[in-house]
Amino acid sequence: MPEGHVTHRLARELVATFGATPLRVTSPQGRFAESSALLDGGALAGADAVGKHLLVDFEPGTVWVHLGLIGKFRFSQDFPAPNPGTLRLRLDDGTTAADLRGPQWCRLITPAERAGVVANSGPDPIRPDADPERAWAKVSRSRKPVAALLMDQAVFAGVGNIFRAEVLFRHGIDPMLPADQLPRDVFDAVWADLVVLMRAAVGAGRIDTVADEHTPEAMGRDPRVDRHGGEVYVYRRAELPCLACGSAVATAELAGRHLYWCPSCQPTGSRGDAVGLGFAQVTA
DNA sequence: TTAGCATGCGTAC
DNA sequence: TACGCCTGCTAAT
Repeated sequence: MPEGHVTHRLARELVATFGATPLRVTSPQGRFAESSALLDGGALAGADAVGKHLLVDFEPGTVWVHLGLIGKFRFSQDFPAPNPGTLRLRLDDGTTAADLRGPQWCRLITPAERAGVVANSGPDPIRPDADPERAWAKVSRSRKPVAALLMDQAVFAGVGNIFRAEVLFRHGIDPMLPADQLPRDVFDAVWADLVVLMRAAVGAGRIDTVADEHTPEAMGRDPRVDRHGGEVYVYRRAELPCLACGSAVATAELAGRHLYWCPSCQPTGSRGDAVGLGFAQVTA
């Protein structure tokens, strides 16, 4: 489940769980064994997230984790560890264990390399220090579809396929609209909305994007139609009726990833300043 | 039991 | 643009 809210939540949970307690650091699978041996017995110096990058700091260096599409980092009380053959990294204090499986990257890096990871990332709406002007500079100069820019981690760090689909829907924006045609005030509303949606997801541990009038309770419909834990408008709802207008949700592929949108709420050419659900006035 | 797919990204053509 | 890579859940057999 790796969009930006997951990495931020993990950083928070690692610190809350382990604090300054000495940890056993192992790599039952063996693929991180050399590095884990260097960290074994040490305590966390901290943990932070920048977009989809999770940075777990120890004195000797930082464990740089990227979950990719299928990676998971889970807490448990299971001793010994189940399925050790897939367990890349385990941090444990003897009571609780944090288990990393299937990450795209898990590397021990130096402070200089850590700084590079942070510097190379685009602004992350979850972080208080994010500068949306950096995103606007790229959006306003690109002719690529706005949906492509939203998945570009150098532009909107931490945004993945779910937040992309949902924020475009909430603002009535055509996913294929050339980014340089997005009005400045709509960009501002999109950024502010990402701040709200993504930070809420960090706290909730799931992505919810529907307004009060579109919740299962308000509409008298079955919850969790998307089976992803959160209530969403269009993500993975192809062919199902749009929660706002009833039209069939459309899907297409863009750069190898599925795109979902409502052709009625987000008509071709829509810049999000005339149609949509009125989320343009979102306040951060 | 198996196949297909997934909230991602790097590299090669 | 296509493919490989990590694992686990779900749907199809």
